[in-house]
Amino acid sequence: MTQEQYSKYSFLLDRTARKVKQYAQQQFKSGDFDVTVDQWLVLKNLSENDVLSQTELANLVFKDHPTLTRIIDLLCKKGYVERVPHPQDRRSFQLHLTETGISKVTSLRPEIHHIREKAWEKLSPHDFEEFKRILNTIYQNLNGESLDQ
Amino acid sequence: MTQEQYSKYSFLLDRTARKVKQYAQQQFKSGDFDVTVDQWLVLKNLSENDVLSQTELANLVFKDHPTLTRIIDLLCKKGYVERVPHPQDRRSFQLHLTETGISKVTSLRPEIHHIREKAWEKLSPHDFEEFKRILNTIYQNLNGESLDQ
DNA sequence: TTTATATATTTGTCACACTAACTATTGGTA
DNA sequence: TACCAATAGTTAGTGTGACAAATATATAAA
Repeated sequence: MTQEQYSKYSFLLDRTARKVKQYAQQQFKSGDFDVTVDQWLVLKNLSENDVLSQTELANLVFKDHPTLTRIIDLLCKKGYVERVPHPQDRRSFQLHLTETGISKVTSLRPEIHHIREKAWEKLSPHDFEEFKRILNTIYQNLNGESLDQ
Repeated sequence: MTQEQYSKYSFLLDRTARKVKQYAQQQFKSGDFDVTVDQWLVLKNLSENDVLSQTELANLVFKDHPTLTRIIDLLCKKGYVERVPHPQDRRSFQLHLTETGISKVTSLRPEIHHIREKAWEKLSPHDFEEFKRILNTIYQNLNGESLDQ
């Protein structure tokens, strides 16, 4: 394999990741989901963890703090999330879903699973496992010291 | 395989694509390359095609037209690319690298191949082929009618 | 020739990624 | 007590991505 070919993966990876996000976003839009793909990821993680600080949530979804601040801002504006001051630590917030947020997650979850499946037509469960293995290996190769997940 | 597991790929794909871009961008920065990862992709494609219109280039790099307009703006400001009015069609430009742009590509190309290889530690040539196959299949599954590449 | 349609590019808006710098607060230590 | 490093979160600046709409020009149809 030549050097030249080795560089191709980054192009295909970026192109496919963008397509996956774009496809999902279009489906979200045509279904009037009222959230973006990234906002959904945050809502989903909040629904699976009763209370989280922004730092804990940032580590779960692998987004940086400024990005998460803005996503939380938007989700608060939409009424799906609330920032509650931490009782002991005045620097931090406890994030939790509102009632509206909980029912939003409940109603969207099955629809989103359906959207996500579309990408796997013509691919096998074995492909799925190999794909996850390779993605995780690449991630760890580039992630310096911390070999999380 | 449950529905839940099937949704995981989109998270891993997005996370890994961001890591790949972030890692490359850090290396670009510490090497004072003076371009971003996306700007490099554009320069590279221009270097492999003598003259291109913005539309032709956009199709090559799979970026939409507004995004490409802005990247070209930046590359022109940096002196790597020139927009030359098309002799017959006054709507379009012929893009080409300047002398500075050509030498920039020549000097960066080997360094960037080196950076790109890092992701493939602990992975085999077979993994590489499987990875490309799966990425392309996903892309085509979500790409509606046009099954390019 | 006039009209309609298609093409090439730009502009504007919103969302996200990354960096750096900043505020406020906490907790340890001298 | 006073200091100082670490932590939680925000703000600002730049680049990119998606989408819609606008502008200018070209080309085909009536």
